[in-house]
Amino acid sequence: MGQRTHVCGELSEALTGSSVVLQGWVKKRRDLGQVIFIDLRDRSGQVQIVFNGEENPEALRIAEDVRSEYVIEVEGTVLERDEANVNPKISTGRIEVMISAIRVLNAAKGLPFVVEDTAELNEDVRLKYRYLDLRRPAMQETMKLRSRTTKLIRDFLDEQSFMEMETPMLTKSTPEGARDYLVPSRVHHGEFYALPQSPQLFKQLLMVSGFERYFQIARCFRDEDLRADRQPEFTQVDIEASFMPKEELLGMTEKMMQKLVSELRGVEVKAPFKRLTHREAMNRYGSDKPDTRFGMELTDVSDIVKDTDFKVFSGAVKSGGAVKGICVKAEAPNYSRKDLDELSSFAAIYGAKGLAWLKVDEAGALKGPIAKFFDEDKAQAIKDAFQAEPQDILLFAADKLQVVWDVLGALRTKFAKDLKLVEPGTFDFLWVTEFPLLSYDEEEGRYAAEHHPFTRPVREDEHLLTEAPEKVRAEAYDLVLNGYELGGGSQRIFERGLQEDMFAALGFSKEEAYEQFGFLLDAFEYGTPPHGGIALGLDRLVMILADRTNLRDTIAFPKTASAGCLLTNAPSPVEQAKLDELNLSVKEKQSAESKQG
RNA sequence: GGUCCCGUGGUGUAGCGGUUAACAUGCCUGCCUGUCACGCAGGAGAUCGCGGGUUCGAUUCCCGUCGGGACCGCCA
Repeated sequence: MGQRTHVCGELSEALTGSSVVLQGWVKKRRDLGQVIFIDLRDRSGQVQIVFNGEENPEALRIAEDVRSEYVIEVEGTVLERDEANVNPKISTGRIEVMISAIRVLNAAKGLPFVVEDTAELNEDVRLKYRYLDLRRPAMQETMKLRSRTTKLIRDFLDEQSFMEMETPMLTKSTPEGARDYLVPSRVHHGEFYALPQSPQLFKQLLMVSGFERYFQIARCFRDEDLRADRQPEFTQVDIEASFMPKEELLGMTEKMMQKLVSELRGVEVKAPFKRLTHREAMNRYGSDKPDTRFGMELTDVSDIVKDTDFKVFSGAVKSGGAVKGICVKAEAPNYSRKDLDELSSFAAIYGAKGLAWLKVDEAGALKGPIAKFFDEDKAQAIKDAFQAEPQDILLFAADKLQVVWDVLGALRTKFAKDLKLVEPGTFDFLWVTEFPLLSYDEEEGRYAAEHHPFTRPVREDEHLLTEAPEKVRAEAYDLVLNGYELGGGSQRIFERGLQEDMFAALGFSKEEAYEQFGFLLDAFEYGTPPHGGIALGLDRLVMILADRTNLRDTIAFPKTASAGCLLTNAPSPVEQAKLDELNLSVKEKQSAESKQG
């Protein structure tokens, strides 16, 4: 003993009669007195091992004291089970191992929960004992899936002549984008590194350096508030290529996605993927990451309702907004007046002042509190616009365009979830293109980059950069999968002049631009190839491939919604001496009152 | 920064202005030679997250706080 000869999952009838040594965890012990069964588990799977008091009383005696999750080593003989004793539920169910010797390698005290998928656990318990949570089969499977995903990606990109390269984690804080995680410098008094929000600048510089095709499975950090699909540190498949036109890059990305979905889920997805312009995505789905696995597209009825007596509708159109709606097919009998009225509070989350609704009754007539505002012609026009049929529900948002999009976009996904409109196991990829290059930031009083400041404008829009910045379309593309933003990329600016124009449009003075990004501007003057790239969210990709809805389930050691780690209790205060060494002092927490003052 | 939900034996839940705080599972002890969600019998295990208030009395109602979750803002 001391060296295992096999792993549990590989045992089969083919090994009948063989002597084996196994090491693993006690999943479950069933003690029948003179015979004890143990389900022994290792990473490969599980197998039933048997202790028999007649054949080997000494081993049985030790097995009596074994408990769940003990790590043991056993030696025994593989036996085929009698037909009556076969367990079809496990892959090794046709055999068992009759044990001649057992050694306890490490005992286990009572666990906070059973290591099984059936255990329903609260998130805080799982995260505190993450090392045990990760023992559970579903988590083991997800981590294996993640490992296979990165392996496939590495192999694919390697075949495409991409080089895997690393970029710094201690880097420079930049003004655009998310909040940085800062790292104080001990050597440079009062100065800080920032952890990278992405390797953006470095990968572009690698293009200047002539590596032509780079990739990295890169950790990125953003100090912003979290969501179910957002963690403060996450992993991107970061790709950049020179001399590769946009179409070639998109096509290659599609191939990679096809391969992943095919190999990991056995599903063949069609390429080329659908494409929507940003404008079209917003108009049809109210989202720049639309889930197109179901219909319920937005319908614009502004023209029909603009001169009706219903002031909410006519007023919205007059003040430059819009009235749009969605049609929920055949659900009228299942939603009471109260149910529909309550959707207003859902709409309010997205800034709507209310949510209007109509039902189409059996006879095809519009019913509901606002039906009286529409004469026969208008009612017919509304029904025609939605192609509404009896028993359909029509829901309307009337507001500024952005609010209308947000409300109806959110309602679409809510109904899809509530009514289970989406068939599980489908992979709906699409590209969203022609994003605006810039958007006006009301708070900051300036334009901000929609993607990032290095994104190329569409050539025929370049001249608008100074006169009408909001009209400039970007040479950018987002990859959307099942309503999640999987990633995004762009063709980059590689000329100093254009990059300077871009910084100017963002409100940087020449000096500020040079202070922040001088190294990039300089680099562009030493022979820079045209280049572009894409970054894909690995955690989200794995999440969708694993049929999960929570990013934490795809990360071995994730953070809570408040960016803490319940396992290590990070973040935590540090000793004064460490602060002193870094020349840092911590301010007292402001009380609510002194904040107001 | 904001809104909402949750916090009760190890775990997951139920519950209620006055209870012996319930159920399942896990755990412990005993019995059992074919179990595989083993079975049977017995047992231990809960300051009802923390602080304050209302009340004769609070696990229950209110406020605050801490922790977890979802979402809005935010996230180029």
